[in-house]
Amino acid sequence: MDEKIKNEIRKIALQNAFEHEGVTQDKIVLAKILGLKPEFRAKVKEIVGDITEIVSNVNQISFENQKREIEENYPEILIPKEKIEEREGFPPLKNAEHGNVITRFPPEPNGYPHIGHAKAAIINSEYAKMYGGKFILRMDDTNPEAERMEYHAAIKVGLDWLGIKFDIIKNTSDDMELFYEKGKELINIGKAYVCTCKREDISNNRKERKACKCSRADIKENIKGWGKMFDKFKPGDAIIRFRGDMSADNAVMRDPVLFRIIDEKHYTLGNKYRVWPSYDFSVAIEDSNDGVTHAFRSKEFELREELIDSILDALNMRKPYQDFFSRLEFKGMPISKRIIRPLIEEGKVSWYDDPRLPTLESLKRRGIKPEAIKKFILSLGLTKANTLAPFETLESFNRKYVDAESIRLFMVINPKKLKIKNLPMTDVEIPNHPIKDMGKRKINLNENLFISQEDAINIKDNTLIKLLGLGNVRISNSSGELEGEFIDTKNITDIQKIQWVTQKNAHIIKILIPKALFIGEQFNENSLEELEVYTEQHYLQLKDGDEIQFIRFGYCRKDSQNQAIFTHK
RNA sequence: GCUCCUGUGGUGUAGUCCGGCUAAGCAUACUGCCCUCUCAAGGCAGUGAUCUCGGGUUCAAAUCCCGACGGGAGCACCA
Repeated sequence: MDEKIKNEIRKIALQNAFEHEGVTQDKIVLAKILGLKPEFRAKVKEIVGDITEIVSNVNQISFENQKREIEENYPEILIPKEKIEEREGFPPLKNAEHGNVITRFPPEPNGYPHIGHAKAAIINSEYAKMYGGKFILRMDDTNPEAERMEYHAAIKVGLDWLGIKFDIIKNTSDDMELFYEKGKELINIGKAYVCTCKREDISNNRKERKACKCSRADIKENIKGWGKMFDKFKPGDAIIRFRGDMSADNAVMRDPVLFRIIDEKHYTLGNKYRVWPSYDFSVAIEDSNDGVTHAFRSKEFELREELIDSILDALNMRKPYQDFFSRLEFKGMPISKRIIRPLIEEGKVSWYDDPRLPTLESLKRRGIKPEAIKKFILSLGLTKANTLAPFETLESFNRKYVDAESIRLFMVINPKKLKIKNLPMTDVEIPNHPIKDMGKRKINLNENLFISQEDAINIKDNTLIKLLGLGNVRISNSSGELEGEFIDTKNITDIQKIQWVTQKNAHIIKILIPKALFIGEQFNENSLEELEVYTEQHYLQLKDGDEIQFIRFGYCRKDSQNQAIFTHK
């Protein structure tokens, strides 16, 4: 037995030494042994001595001899270790059975969807997919003052663009009768009561952890009060409260609101109801009733977990597993309506699809692909650590998608005239993509071209330059108006490669370059750079929304016949 | 103020629940080389983290315990 252990130790010591330039350490060998053979954990003290001895012995042997010994005695450890496969997607779920997972995405139709919605939707949808389960879209529309059809529609369009599919689509407000039923039940069992205190008093009592007189009313009175919610009471007169725990450390447990009266027309139900459930109550009931097994929400809801569990416990209803993730925001890109609305009102930002914003509509307009968003969000993981995500990473994912399908076009900034003598051709065909077969475009030209100032500046008399797609040109005059002579079309490396457009058919467009909207707390007055450039006629034949790579400039999305938006480098 | 969450390279994360089989993995950024009629994409290689700090438990701690400090959130008749 001793010999067996010693042999094992020697093998691991040699392997480790071999992997680390002939030197190993006893604590690492010990750790490996114990990891490999957990049965030795009980007798650590016995093998420590052996390890020290063997390790020092192995360290004294030359690297060549170590290698020879391995080859003779333990050839198996020379086989390179297989790389541990990177886990695809999110970590596995607790208490999840394949085929029995139901997740949901519950947006409120009170604004345009943004990258934060995308994160919530993608996380929940991915888990349903991973476990062959179902995914629910539930419009969380229980505040008639805030919801609008416009937003409802925008959310659907956004999700559709992202390519997210749902098995069930519903509205929280579909279940109003169920909420009433469960609300009544809570009153009947004494777990809810009608409170007619003033808002301010309720808030103060919460702070002081004091129960109010309403909470002492008996069940009969509460049943009567519940009835009055539907007719006698006016908005603000009374609310239904959950009997939580006024002394709880978690402030949301201090008898939170279950129902309130809102006499406002609901965007789909009109004036049918006026007693509306609060968020906590409706999600609790809905998630349980919809069969949701796993509910992922962003971190600001973390304290609600206890409340939701406790409402469901009171009603003897099944509880979903809840988990949380950090909010997704980009540096300098506000996500909240509270900040964006005034910018729109002041005209500092054009609309919710302004390319500087993180709304889905903006991201799309800017040329970000849904696949890239999905990959990016997957790469962020399920962390709860608060982060400002790097837009740069999103761009990098996006570049890979966009590169494959972007037509390459020539474009000139600050045009300088260049006249070419002895140009042998009047037409030239240029491939639309360097690798992929995306066809060619024909450019009709004469001796008069434009090149960029930036390129022109490096040109001296007698320089040989390559006009991309055209051929080599020797510059004969570099002062004043540039002149050159066509030489040939030979391939020469180590030569300045320059793009060009024709003078007669140059098409002028504006490129919008979005930058960070805010620098720190400060609005960035230069957040939208506008660049006037000359590009090819062919631009006019592209569809709005097509992605283009302006050679040596970057990727842009065609916004209209005379405007493109810079996607990224 | 009270309560909760959180802290791993320049950046974003994996690993933390169940301490050892990872002298910390991946992506992104950066650097170099290869490819190339683009400063893109692709291929290869490389730099870069004593895992916020201080104690403790243990043969062994990024991982468990205690404390400090930094960041965020909640304390609505919004969701």
